[in-house]
Amino acid sequence: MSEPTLPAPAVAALLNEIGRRMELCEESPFKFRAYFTAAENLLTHPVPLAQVIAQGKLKSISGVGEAIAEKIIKLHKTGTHPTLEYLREQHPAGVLELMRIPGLGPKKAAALYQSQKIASFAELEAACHAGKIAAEKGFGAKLQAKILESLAFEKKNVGLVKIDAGHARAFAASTALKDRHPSIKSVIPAGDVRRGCEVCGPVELVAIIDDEGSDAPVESSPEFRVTTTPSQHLGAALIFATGSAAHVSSLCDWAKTLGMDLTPEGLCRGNDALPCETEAEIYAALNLHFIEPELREGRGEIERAKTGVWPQLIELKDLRGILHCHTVFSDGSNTLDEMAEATRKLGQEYFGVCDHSQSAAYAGGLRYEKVCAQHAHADELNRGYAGTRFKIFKGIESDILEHGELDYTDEQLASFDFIVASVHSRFQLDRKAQTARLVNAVSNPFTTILGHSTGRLLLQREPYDVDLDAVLKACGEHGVAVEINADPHRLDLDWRLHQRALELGCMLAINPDAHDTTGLLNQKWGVLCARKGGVEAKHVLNCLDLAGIEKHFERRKKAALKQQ
DNA sequence: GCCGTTTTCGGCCCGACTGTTTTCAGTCG
Repeated sequence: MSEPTLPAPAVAALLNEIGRRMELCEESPFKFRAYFTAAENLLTHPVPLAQVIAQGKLKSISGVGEAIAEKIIKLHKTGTHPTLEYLREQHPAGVLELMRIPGLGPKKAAALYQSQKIASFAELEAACHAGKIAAEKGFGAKLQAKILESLAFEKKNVGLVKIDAGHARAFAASTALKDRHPSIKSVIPAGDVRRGCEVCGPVELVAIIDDEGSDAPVESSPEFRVTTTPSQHLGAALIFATGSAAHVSSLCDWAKTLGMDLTPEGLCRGNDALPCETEAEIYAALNLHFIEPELREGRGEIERAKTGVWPQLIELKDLRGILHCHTVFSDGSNTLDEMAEATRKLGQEYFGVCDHSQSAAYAGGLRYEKVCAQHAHADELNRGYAGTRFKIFKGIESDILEHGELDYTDEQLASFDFIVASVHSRFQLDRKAQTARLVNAVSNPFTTILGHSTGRLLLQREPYDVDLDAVLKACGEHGVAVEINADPHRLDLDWRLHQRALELGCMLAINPDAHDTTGLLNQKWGVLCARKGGVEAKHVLNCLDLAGIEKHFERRKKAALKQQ
């Protein structure tokens, strides 16, 4: 029997750990960055790791040289490496955790461990309350207060994971549950996952058992809740396990007003059980339009479902093209050719490249000469696509500068097919200045789409302070589409604001913000988020077909040139 | 630590902000 080996993602995670621990040990930035680069390239390498190693081709992966290749082989085979073990002896794992707190980088985290042996959030919090952080050299009262604020944010988010991890966790748990209990016919993930929530709490599963008691009882835990049900009660069990609590409570109230009782066992009138096996049958028996799981948030959906006026929620298959993606021209990992081809293979009709603009120096933002080179390359690729139903659109993710200016001259802006304008800096501006900045940016006639409009990073960073209503209003007035950034870290614009954006006359655009070909699959999270917002295909810019979007871009550009 | 060479070592991702200092280190995007 062969030894168990680690797959590429696990090895990449360990390379990242080596890099981060080297940072703590104040190794050369170039040295630890080499580990991050190698990890990233290993992750996106198309050939399985075991095969690359067997063929002796590790060093053909960019960023992998002699030293890192040796480490990859050992990590793959044994799960560890003497260098990693040595680094682990220098700092406990908790010190790495400290670096999640904004304002605590490797130097400061290492300093706190060195002088006060702080290696956990609890110890950090205690030290803050005792005033010991403010007193530390290089720290101060402001930083101490900021750390306490971040610790409160972390506490609030304990046990929550982002949508992609939530789904992975729920589906893995489903499989494990089925394997352990042969009497289970099938398992359906419910709870936050089924409602498409942007962050998910404990795993909720519904297991269908028609032959209860034939094997060990199914156990739940605080992180992992299982409802077992015979298939004739599946609908009710699913409704209760899916939630939300507010939705279920209102639904039960509504049932009562109709003289019925809704329980996890089903719907009944007095002592008579009503024949409702599925969710659809239950909603129908309650005289309601079927309410999709994503809409079950207790935000008036039951009242609306009584009226029969109901949205035709967008589906993944409604998307016709992909906009806002990065390539190796800036900070992406795949070439324009690879990204476009992967998009075409997903059945899409167009690909809008949007690398970073020149001010985003940290992300390899494009000086205009490089933009021209990319345009020439896109033109060449488009000649290859001539006669097919596929096209590359030349876009840019333009940084929004301090007062809302875009990052190129008007003449240069006019050379793009479309422009996504996004904030990547100056998050601390006050509300008035930030609002004016964003309104100014979307008032620029060259702006086509407002990118990740609040700058939030789920479970990591709060949105910046801005009067979003004023910004959305300006987007509506100027015909600028508002992005639903489909990256699971962002999912920004928040679904709670989708209807408001639509009321104000905005189009939406579901954009993956992909930095490699795998990132194109982010679209499914964006669609889930849009469904939660009650969005229909007709509201979404990239549900336009190739001819439609081409016309849209051309019309806007013509208007922009006219305004000059 | 990797890469690409002028093939054996120099360059690699940089500019701005923040809070700490009292001229700048550390962090961030």
